[in-house]
Amino acid sequence: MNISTTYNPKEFEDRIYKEWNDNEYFKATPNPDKVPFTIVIPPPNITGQLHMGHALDNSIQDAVVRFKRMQGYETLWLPGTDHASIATEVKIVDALREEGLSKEEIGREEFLKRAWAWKDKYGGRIVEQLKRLGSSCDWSRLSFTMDDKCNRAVKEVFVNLYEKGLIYQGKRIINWCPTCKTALSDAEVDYSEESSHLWHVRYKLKDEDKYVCVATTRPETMLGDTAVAVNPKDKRYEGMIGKMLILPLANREIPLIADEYVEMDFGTGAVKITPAHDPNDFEVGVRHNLPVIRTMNDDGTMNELAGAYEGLDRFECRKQIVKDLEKVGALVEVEDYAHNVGHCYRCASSVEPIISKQWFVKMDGLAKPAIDVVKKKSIKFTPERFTKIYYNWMNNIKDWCISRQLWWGHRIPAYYCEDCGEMTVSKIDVTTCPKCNSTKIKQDEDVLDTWFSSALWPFSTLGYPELTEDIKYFYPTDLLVTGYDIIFFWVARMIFSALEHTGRIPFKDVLIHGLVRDAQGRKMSKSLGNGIDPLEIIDEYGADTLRYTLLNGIAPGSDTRFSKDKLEGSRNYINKIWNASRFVLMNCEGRKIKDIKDCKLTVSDKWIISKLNQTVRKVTLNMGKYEIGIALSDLQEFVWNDFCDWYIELSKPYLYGDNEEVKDNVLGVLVYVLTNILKLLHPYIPFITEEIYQNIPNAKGSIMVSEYPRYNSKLNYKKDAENAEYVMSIIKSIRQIRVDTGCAPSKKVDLYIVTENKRLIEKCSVYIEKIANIGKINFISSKDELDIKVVSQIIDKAELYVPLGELVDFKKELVRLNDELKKVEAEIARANGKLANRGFLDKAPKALVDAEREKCDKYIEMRNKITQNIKEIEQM
RNA sequence: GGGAGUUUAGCUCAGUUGGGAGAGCAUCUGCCUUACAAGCAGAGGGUCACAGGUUCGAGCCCUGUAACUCCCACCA
Repeated sequence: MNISTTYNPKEFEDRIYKEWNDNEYFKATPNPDKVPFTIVIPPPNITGQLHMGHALDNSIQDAVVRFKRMQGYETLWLPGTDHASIATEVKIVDALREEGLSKEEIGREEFLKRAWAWKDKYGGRIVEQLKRLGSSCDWSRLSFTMDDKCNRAVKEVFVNLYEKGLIYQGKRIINWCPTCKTALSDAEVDYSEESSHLWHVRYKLKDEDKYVCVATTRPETMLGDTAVAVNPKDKRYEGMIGKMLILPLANREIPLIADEYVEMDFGTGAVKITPAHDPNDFEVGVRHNLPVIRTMNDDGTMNELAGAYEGLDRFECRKQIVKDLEKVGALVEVEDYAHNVGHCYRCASSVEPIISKQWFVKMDGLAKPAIDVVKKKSIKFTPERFTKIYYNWMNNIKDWCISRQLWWGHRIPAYYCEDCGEMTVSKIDVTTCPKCNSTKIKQDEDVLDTWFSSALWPFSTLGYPELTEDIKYFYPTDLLVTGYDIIFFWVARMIFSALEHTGRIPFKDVLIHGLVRDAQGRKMSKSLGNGIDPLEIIDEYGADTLRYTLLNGIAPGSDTRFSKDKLEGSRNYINKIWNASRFVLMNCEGRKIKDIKDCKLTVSDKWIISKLNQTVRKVTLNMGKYEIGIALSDLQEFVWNDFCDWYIELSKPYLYGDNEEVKDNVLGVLVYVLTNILKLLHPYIPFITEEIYQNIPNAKGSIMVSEYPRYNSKLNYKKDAENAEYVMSIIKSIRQIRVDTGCAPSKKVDLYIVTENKRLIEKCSVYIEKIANIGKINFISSKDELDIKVVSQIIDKAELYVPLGELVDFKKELVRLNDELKKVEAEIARANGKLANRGFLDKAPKALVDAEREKCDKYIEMRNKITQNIKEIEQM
């Protein structure tokens, strides 16, 4: 036996991973004889290091992928990484700053050179980390959102959308991050409540001694005001509409206008309108044809249109303006006010709504089909409740701002002629203007939102726009596994993009999982410092233990907690598997292992085979529903309770006996069951199962390409399984007697038994003798035959009596029996209650009523026996 | 403002068409029984958040309430 005496994952995890890889077991190739199963990985950012979220996401994917692969599908798990435009750019800029440089100083070309160098150095880190986890990705297809394949798809898609009029350039209010100095999409803004103030400011009517008071949370934007609006129905402002107001500090004239948008009940009922700095104001501005005055620079400082405030940072400017308003007597009131402020999802600076010329994807036409495929259930979310969230977002979607003022990313394929101003959008680089033939051509400076390329991931990685063999065979993919935090960013965008460009859905199932939280249920975060590094866990406990800990108990869509206790529980279980396997393998030494078909099966053999068969059914069923947590608990119960605690113990009398044929039979079953257990466990804990599998005498090749166990209705030995459980209940009862009386397990005792199943007990006597440490089993027809001191245990279909001589304490025995009696009587009362209920008898299913009657009879019989025993002791 | 989720043993959570409340951890008791003390054999512990309703029967279905968590929207 070539297997270490203690479980030590370090000895084999790396070696086994290399073997798998060298043998190309991860590789998938279109194969018409097989059914494909495809998953594309949610590409981790090249800036990323493996965290618990990745570990969970990939453990789930690997479990499903290995399960499907063993079931005989041509299984492709396609890996890759994301260039993470903004996140990576921030890193490069930081690195430059360390050197005292800025990106503007070194220029675009040099900057990109550095970014690529950075990608080459660090971009592979997370890939190596995924390997340590055991991920069975087809690494020969490793993709990157900025590799040639993906670039091509991005250009194709951009140009197509542009030509269909679904991409346009426009001056609109967008979310601007003054720190990252780029536009953001709506999804990239996180809102959080901040306590601030509502400043009430009065604007004087021109040539009149009247005022209109407005309330604002952003006084610094007032320099861009081009109107004040009130509701047309508002009596307070009747007769004033159309008159001019004097904008304080700027002393500019702006009109008082009427617009339905204004709520009469809020604040003063008058709103300052700043079309350049607020999306709603922008709309009002369009309706009323108001001028747009942008008063802020890209870096969040005020520009020349802010007059005296030019150059001030926006927050400095706010303070200054408030001070000045107070000075000129325009500040009426300062109210404490809590409101939501948007923050950049990358750098957390507060986002500025600002007017800006950007590229947008027109969403209304794209959203509808994307909703329909989910309604039609062509795409199914697990758990289902996420469909609602998806609909909600899709139904209210606004145009998607896709341009970013960054350098790291896909540069927008739009080219401008510096001579005639013509813009050309093209898949191939434009060098001469198609209109005026000028060669003074400049490409658009901006790059695309990272999610623009991620949205194409399921088909760009398979070769789109070409109709490759891969596309034909592996697309649409089957499953997407991801957290609920990126449904909007990614899942939704993949769906509408796939429908638009490939005419097909990108995947059939979406499995949503939750977050990994710490032991107290808090989100793991850098700022809290409560994150746990999966790699450290792998170093200490091995990848299998980490994987098991993450997968154990998860339910789709629900968060899970990670704790030391859970980790140790998993470790203990895996250690149990290791040792049970050692037990089997030890006994295999020097023996030829019989095929199960050639084994003569005992009741306990048939019992464990039935149990295994049922487990196969349950696990397969639950994996089909992506209920990994349930599959694992069913498996654990079978492995630990049924196989380890019972079957191995039941096998020992035979293994340690001297009948060689019987020994071979039970060993055949042990090996059979163990092999199947390993296969069932392999998707979740691949390393240890492989290590053990390769040490099983008649196992061939690698477990990861072995055939997954199948449910077989012929293997349910119902009667034998019942018999085995009957024998087990007798063993349990004897154990109970020992515990109750303090009779040591090591003390051999005799057993007197009243039973109708004498033949069965005789056949199984070896179990009872060895496991319950019984000397002689005596069959009697009634307790009356006994004239020695005994302790009794009455169970269904058997009376057990154990002579304990002076150990028997009749006082204690009476207490025990009365406790038993109480329990049995409670059962009878319960059953009688039901059976006395006319409604139950009339309306409940007949089988249920019969079962209840049967139970009642059984308990009555037990009660009679116990009462009799009590009486006898009392009469002594 | 709209929506979703959660509420079951001390803790973490199962509970699959409504039919006798479960597991793991923790606690307590007894065991070094030749695979495993990272173990084995036992035990205790629950008004299933609350209030109604449907039903012969509700942890499960319906209505309402409360607490916690999350998402979306953003009235200046």
